[in-house]
Amino acid sequence: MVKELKDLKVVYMGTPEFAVPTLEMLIDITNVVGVVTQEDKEVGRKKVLTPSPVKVCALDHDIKVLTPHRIKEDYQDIIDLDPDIIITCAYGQIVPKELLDFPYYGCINIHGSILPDYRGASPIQTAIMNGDAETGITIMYMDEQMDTGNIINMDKIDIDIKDTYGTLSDKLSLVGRDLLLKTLPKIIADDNWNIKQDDGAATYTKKITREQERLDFNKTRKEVYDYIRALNPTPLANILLNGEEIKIVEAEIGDESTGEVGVITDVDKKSFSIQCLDGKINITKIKRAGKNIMDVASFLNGYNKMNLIDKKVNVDEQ
RNA sequence: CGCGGGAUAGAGCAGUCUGGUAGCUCGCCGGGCUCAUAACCCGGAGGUCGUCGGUUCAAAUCCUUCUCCCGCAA
Repeated sequence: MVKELKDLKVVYMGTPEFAVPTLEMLIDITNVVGVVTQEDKEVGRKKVLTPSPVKVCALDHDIKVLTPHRIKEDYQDIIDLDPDIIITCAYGQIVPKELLDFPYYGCINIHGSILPDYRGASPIQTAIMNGDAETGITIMYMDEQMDTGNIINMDKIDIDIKDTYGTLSDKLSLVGRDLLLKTLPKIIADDNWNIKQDDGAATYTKKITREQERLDFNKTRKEVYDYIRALNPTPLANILLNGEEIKIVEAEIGDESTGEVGVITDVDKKSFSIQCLDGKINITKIKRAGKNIMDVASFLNGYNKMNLIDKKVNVDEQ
């Protein structure tokens, strides 16, 4: 049952911006018969019903969009599309066995890590948080568990010291697209790696919780720095300063030093420094509640410096 | 009507309670000092105080309409 790619009936399942480049590529070279994404959700204070980026892209290309509330039960419409292959990329729900078994070429997933490392919800953030030098994209067959299926293909990229979750996600998004473009013919030809993962070597990631957004200065400068960029541009790491929660947008690794951890040691024109385990982290861009993102130079123009120097951060009731 | 903060010069803020010619820090322009500077000194430009209406002799300030921005929650 070998087909031309342009005849391949694809159902694509994905939700965020990360999944959009791959969808566009598929629309270009295959026959995308349907897109499955998460329901429109109320966003912001006004509760404006907002469609997912993938849905917007699909509608732009006049492709049928399905948004099952619970795909575990509500999958018949997808089977009715009679896909030859289902491709998922950051969809957001577990795909039921009935769907996994249906397409002739199976169900494949694009995952933002080098499996079996970082299975789960936040592989990109975790790679940065851990200070890794490289990460990548894995394309694999899906099975009933999370990110455990056989590996089809893989590509690696370096993580730049300045990469944030945002920039790295953008890069990986394109890597995933390009890798799938190369790999798709091999899937059709049934000539790919198809190798089993080493489950014993697997590591797992979870969604980042609200509590995890508070910076812990009882770590090295590098660890704090990695943490800040792993949470940028969303949800952003934060500190408690004089009773006010301030989000940390950007920072630089400062000089080696010793002193009480969590204390603001220096304030200059463009940054203020907080003592970490082995030195200082220089905060250069922040966001206050109710305000837009501003660089610290601006922040310092309006903030009383006496309320910064020698103050300890992350302590209640100042 | 989920809770809350905000809108004042290019930026960040104060002033609003207690109405009386709009201020601070920075940036910008010009000049000076210096081997030199993001340092220092002198001078200058730049604001319909988010919008509509009201009260008042007088409104950034008090009352009212609307718009926009943001934090939390979802």
